[in-house]
Amino acid sequence: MALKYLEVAQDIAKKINTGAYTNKLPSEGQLMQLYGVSRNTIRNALNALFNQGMLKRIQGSGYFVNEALYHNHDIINMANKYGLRDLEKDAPIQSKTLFLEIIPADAKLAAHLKIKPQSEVYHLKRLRLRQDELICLEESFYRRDLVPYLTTDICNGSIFHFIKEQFNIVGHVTDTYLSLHYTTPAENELTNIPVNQAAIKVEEVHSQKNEQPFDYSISYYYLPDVTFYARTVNHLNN
Amino acid sequence: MALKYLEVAQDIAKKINTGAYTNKLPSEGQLMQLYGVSRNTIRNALNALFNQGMLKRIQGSGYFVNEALYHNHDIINMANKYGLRDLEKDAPIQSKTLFLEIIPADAKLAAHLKIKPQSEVYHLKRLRLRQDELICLEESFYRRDLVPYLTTDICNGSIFHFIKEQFNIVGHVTDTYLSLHYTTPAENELTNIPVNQAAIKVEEVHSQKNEQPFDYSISYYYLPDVTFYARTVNHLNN
DNA sequence: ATACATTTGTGCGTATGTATG
DNA sequence: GCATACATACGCACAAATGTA
Repeated sequence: MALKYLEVAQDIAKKINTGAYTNKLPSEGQLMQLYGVSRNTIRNALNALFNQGMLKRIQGSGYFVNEALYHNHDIINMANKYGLRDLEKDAPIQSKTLFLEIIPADAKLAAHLKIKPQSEVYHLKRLRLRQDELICLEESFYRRDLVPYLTTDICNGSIFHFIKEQFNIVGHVTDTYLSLHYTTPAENELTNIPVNQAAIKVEEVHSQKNEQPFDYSISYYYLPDVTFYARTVNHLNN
Repeated sequence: MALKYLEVAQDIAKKINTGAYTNKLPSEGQLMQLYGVSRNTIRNALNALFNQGMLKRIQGSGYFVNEALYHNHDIINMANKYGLRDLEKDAPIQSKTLFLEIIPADAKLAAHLKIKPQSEVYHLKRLRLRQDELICLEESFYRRDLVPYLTTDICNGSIFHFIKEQFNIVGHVTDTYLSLHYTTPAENELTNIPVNQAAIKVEEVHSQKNEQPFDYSISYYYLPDVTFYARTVNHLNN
């Protein structure tokens, strides 16, 4: 289970993040030699990075690091914000769990998670902080049939890391819904943000490779200048 | 210049949009037979649709239409909102051009469009309306070296359609930046939206296949419940 | 302006692995 | 256990865009 294209992709990603590649990448041919794999495998790896917006590519010229992501530190790349990784460039994001409980899913939640209504889910709320600055308030729901065990301590760390190690649950696709939101009195109690202040609401459904969802979450971003970035490619216009 | 995978992709997209495919698609093998092309070509086509969030796929099972997009009519799919296509499901979007002028690019704009400062650009503002309801105010800038000719009449229609037919400029990649915004007095004069009301600001840079940008735009969405949707896939978590 | 080498894009074939039903 | 369907990986050839001499 050592997928070649993944090893290549992860290695290239590391070299980009550590600054080994800052602009132009080696050509496909050079990468084939470097990793000793076929061109298909190289292109598979590069596609994975390209589709995350990490790379640009120009026919006849080559592959380049997408620098749009590396200018502003309050930019969130929607394609790989796996646990707010991008905001963490300077300082790590800390989580403060407000509560954790087990509840039956209502109809809407059950639809999001593709489970029967009344099925048990973990329900929790966390504050996400960076150096004592509030980044967002997050309310999330985890399917208990997939995540049978959670504690407040675990939620103060990385839930995604925990469920991968313990239950082999790996997030593969994310459906993100972004909209405008005004803070409620309930939020005010948890965050001290004034009631009726504008914020960005981010709803996410995280699913595994087989499209089975394991988590539904709603996050409210209060930072006035937080920016969400997405790079999309459309072949169909031709 | 008749790319097979594109013809296949466009045909499948049409079948999805017209309701010929509502859930499960034919298997890769069946599509190979149907279109008389190789498996690579079929997978190329399906990848293009998959990366736009139009399809889901499950190993061992098949390809499926992503129904998340077809529930809510005020949802904008960030991956293919080429001219607000998605919002148009019920009624077409109309454009009302407020003004059109030629100006020299300032430093920030020049950086976005990868041109020298002081290069000429078209500068225009439009209201985007759906049945007299204001969807957004759009301010946009087009490189005049690529788009030498524009009129108010053209801008009242589809600019993208016009520049494709006239100048062979085809949008391929879009960099989107999404953030919170409060209406200004200047906006109030153009839209009658109260000053200091929250809105969603969408900045976009549209580029051609060779990464050459031709358009930078800023749109302010005032609809209270407009939602932006993105589906992202991350292989690197494995 | 032309020719040429380089680099990515498209398309074909084949084989084997893994998930699903 | 079995058939089906998608996932990965190898190979090859030629087209199209780019950069350079």
